[in-house]
Amino acid sequence: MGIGDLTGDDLVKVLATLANPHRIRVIAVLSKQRNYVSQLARDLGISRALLQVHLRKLEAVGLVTATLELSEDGKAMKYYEVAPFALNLTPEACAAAAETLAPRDGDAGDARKEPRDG
Amino acid sequence: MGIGDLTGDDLVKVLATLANPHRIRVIAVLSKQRNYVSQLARDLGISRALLQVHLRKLEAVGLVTATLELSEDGKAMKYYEVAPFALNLTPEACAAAAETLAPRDGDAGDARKEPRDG
DNA sequence: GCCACCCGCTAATGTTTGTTGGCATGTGCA
DNA sequence: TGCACATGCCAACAAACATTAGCGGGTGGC
Repeated sequence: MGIGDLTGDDLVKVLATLANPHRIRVIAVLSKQRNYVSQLARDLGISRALLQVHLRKLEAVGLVTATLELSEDGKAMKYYEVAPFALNLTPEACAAAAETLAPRDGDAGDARKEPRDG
Repeated sequence: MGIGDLTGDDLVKVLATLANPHRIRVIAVLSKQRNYVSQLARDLGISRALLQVHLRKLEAVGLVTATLELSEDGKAMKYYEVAPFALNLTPEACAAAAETLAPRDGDAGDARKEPRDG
């Protein structure tokens, strides 16, 4: 996944998702070794409920992928792994992303009469 | 500014700051032309109060810089411009950043006894 | 004096996010 | 049957964020 593949709004979502210490740690751990939820929670020292929330957000923006597998003893294990991504974040990339941002609510798309401040 | 120059916590702050449509637009506009607050607010079609909040956050993490200048007719103008930055965001970069993240509150730094869930 | 332009601040709002605790499901094994 | 392990979901709270409205200050020019 490159930065050019994303719309401005998608980029904002991805950045918001990465802007969290827990989720950075999840990416860090998973980038070395795929893992399943409960084990990952133990490794990170956080509760499963909390981890699941973060994993769901990471998955929602495509930064990780999930695979449901059955272990040898028949237990259902949900394995996560990182999706390869490389976002080269520069001012120019932001300018390009801004082009594909959804217009603000109430934006008429015409710059002639801007709202007055004060 | 490269991604290696930042601690994990700083990176999180930078990402959180970029994860906003208004601030992406500010970066986009400023990357083409430095500008002062009131004019920038008109260009973007948002209120000055709102813009100032976002500019302050961008400045706080070093993505933009401010310069106070006097116009020809003696008015104080606060000009902003983007700081050059290039953050190459990859799983490996996240792994490196995670190493320099501040430990969670209550983390004893010992993995022997993890909190039990459920 | 009054108006237009520039700058800043704060209090109050509504919305989103992070986190916890509890409960329900399923498996295999002693 | 009861335990340990795996999964999921939901209600509730606190904290952080985005936004508005209104106040203050300054300059120069008619």
